[in-house]
Amino acid sequence: MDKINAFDAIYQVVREIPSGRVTTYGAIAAYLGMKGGARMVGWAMNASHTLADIPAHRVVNRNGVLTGKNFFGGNRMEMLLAEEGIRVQDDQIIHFKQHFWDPSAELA
DNA sequence: CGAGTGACGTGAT
DNA sequence: CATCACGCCACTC
Repeated sequence: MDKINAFDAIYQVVREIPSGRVTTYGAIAAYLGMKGGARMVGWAMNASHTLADIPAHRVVNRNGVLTGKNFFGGNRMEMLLAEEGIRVQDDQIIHFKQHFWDPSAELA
């Protein structure tokens, strides 16, 4: 069926994240209407980890903290962000608000 | 079938 | 302002 599952939507949004920009689980959840299901977004990211072309490293919690960096297999997440010009310190993105990319505002 | 867990978020103390 | 506790949705034991 052509029904777009919430999962596909999540992957779609994550793929649309421009380089040097980051978003939050809650932002994606809210964009999909799952405001209270931020956890599910993270769970979807976990599944995306088995897929390809899913820059989940650009998705962080609302605090700008690399909560799932451990799932990337070490500091790969921090490295990727650094390559995009995003400064990370103590597993936290500096000027996170400045790099924040809101799908509801930019993608919508 | 019921309880517990999880890459989170918001509210209350 | 910082910390604790609860709630959401889906999945696993």
